[in-house]
Amino acid sequence: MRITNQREIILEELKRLKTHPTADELYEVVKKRLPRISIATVYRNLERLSEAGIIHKLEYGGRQKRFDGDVRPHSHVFCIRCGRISDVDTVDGLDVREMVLDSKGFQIKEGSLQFQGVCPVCQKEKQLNVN
Amino acid sequence: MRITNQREIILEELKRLKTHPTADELYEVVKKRLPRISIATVYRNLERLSEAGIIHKLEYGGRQKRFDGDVRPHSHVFCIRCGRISDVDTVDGLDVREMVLDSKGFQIKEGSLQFQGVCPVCQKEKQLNVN
DNA sequence: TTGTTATTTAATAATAATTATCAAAAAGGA
DNA sequence: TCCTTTTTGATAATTATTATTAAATAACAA
Repeated sequence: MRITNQREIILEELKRLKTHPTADELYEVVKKRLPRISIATVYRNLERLSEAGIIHKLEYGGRQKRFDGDVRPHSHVFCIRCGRISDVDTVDGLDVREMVLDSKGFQIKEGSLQFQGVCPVCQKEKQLNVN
Repeated sequence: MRITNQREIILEELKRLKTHPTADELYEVVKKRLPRISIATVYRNLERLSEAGIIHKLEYGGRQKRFDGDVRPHSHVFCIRCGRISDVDTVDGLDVREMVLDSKGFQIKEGSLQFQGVCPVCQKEKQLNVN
């Protein structure tokens, strides 16, 4: 895979953000450095980079996919209201693959803990609506 | 929520299937019993039923959402090739929420183990492609 | 039962996110 | 330099899902 300017900056900005952005959120950020970049380039490169294992594509709740520049094994929560994703700190030295008794014939590559909940922003919104 | 014939049969068939079907897969099955049902009815009811907590909407890999008639806490694997989902048997008495050290302000509702891998069907296809 | 009202349905249009297409531009060599 | 391959930007196409709406159905009071 060739290291183009677009590719490099997409990766750089994704790694810098800790927000697990969607493709269009990342597009908005990258556009500040490359004003002429196309959204298709962002999609295309996020796909290539995740195929190569350089980044992770996250496909939890919400309609849009999100991306993570941190490929070390770790857990996520996603907000059932807005789809926002955050890292979650869990107990150390956890290899969830050891907890499998029967994988039903699947060849397991990766495993993680996954949580669903309500993010701080949506918690506040809920309170406001009640008043 | 009213118990209409369509709603009842959608739920019945989903509970019967252990394949975590997509909306259109379930539509094909339900159509055998209700030949005049609309795909929109299937989508609408799957949404209503999952809002009510009667079924679960699964949003792992792949572009399509999948549905599960079994709402008891359990783990899933999904196939990174085809998106197929299967239940995974894991060690008993596991409450993954106890493993959280810092939820980053999220109010956690549910947690589960999630695995990614290659399903038996895709494993075979891979072997064939090599020959 | 009949009439009234609210809910649900089927059909289909609309939307939103993503993917495909393709000519032009850029990147690597030979 | 020239040639070949890859990538890009612009935009069309696709796909899954959601919204709309008139008609059908259900619930229930009179």
